[in-house]
Amino acid sequence: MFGKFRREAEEKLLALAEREGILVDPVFTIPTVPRFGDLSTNVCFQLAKTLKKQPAEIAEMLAPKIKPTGLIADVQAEAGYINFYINYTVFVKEFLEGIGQDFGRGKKREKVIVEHTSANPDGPLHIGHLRNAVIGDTLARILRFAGFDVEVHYYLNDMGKQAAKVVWGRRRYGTPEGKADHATAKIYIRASSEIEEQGLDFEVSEILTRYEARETKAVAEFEEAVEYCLTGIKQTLSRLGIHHDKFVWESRFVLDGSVESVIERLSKSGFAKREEGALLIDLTKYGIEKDMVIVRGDGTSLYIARDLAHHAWKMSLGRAVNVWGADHKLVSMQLTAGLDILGLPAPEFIIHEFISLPQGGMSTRKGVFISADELVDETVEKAFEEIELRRTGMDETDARGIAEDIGVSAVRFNIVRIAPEKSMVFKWDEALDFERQGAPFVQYAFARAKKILSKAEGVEKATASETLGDEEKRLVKTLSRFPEVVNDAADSRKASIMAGYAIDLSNAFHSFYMSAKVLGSEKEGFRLALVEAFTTVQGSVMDLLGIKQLSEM
RNA sequence: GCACUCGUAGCCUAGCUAGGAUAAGGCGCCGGCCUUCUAAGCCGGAGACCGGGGGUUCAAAUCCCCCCGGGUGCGCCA
Repeated sequence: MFGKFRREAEEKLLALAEREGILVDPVFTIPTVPRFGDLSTNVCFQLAKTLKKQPAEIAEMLAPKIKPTGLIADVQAEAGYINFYINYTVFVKEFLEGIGQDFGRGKKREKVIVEHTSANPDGPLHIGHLRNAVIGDTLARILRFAGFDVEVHYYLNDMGKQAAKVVWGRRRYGTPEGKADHATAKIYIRASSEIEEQGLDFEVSEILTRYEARETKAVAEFEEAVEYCLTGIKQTLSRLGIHHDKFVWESRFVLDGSVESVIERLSKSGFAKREEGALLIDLTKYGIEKDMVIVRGDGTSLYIARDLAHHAWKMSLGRAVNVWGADHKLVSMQLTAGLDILGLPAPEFIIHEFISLPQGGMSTRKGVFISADELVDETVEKAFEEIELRRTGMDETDARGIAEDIGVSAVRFNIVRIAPEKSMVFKWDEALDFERQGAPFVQYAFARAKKILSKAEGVEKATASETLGDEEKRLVKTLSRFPEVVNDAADSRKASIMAGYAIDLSNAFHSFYMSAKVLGSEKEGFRLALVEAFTTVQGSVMDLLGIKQLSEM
């Protein structure tokens, strides 16, 4: 509905420009101050030069010539801007009559593969991996809602030194007790340090070579080790509402010969060169100084070669979006260049910066990290304490359940609200401080609305109201923006946009809620319809962010 | 050293792709609001030379150049 208002304003402006014989390329913005209307354009500034007049003068001349009809109540000139005001009487009726469960959902669009998480199976997800997973999952949800046919992949590096070290360690000390991924980390950490101390790298290489050669015993060992660790990782993801459609094993591309074929094609590309038996690809043409090494001196392939084969396959399925950590920036450029040489399209990359600890970076191998499980556990515990503080006498089982839903949501929200390109320093007191405008703020608005609906039995809803209060206008306007926000977030691949909108919408509802009573008021039916529209949109927003819906908290 | 990226009140962030109205929020601080749908809320206040310096423009947080600071990476690791 807001989009329609925008289109009406745009059409009127363009029609006027045509009548006046002037050229405009209108850009509309939503003013931060309500006084300046609901939509504003600065075309008069652009026209000032060609018309040789002051912007204010042009605005004064143009604004009165636009007849306010339809969703437009008024058009005003103000300091060189032309401001459009919504006709809320018309707007709200059309909006409330048109809204349904699918409000904001996009039409069917093409297939897109979203790859995220893809952590090595050598331990539990830490908070850095979690950032990747949450950004990726939220993006996948948004793209799906926007109409894309989304398939989510986890690329599993089962051919790396890390996996081999875990296999080596399992042979030597078996498997310790505890959650599978954490147990795997214990093996990995111990194995890493012993291998280094005793200089046993050759044993790891040998294990890896046997796996590449598909020796039955090695294959069984690798698969068992990887699957085992993965069960733990999947538990963590599942608790956060994150799931992958496919787990794509790196080894598969060696096995099916596609790595070999990619290497073959690249070696004949004219970008290839040999150095001491190794195969290097010169990427200076792509602005990358460093050669890309795809085959070692001993003839074995490197990670990037296998990832090229992986993407050659993936890009045949549809378009792709990869959520990768900042340590993979160079690889993403090499991959793009490599695929181009092969004549293939490249995936898009969402690169997120790292989360570090106050004392420095995290490392699974060194055992220096905060696991996602630990963060979720602590956050849920904090939520439980908050409930006990606020809701004395609540049944403990109920409180535990609500705390779980709040904690998990808070973890997701605190990650997704921050733009991926910002590096973060993790601090416990900040992570556990439920900021006023965080997930609980969003959940609380939803719970308040739900409570009203549950008490509204027998109340007739009304879609129309002659006059609206400021808070009602703000709520309607914010609600009506949802479809544009979905498109914005989907097209720009910015999940954080949805988080910002969740805050705006919750804020608008809380203000509305405090400004006037719904049940028993003179506008009961109308306000009830607004509340219901709010729960519809807020429900969708929460689904997109993976925030749990509570009817009580 | 080179490449990419970030730098907005004491702290955390939005705005930067498509330059325009007094730079928008939160935490913290100060002051109000619970006999009425849950105060994890609402309303108000103080607090910013948008890292620094140049440039382009009628107009720069936003575009360009240089510098400073944080992060990430830099051929046979993944």
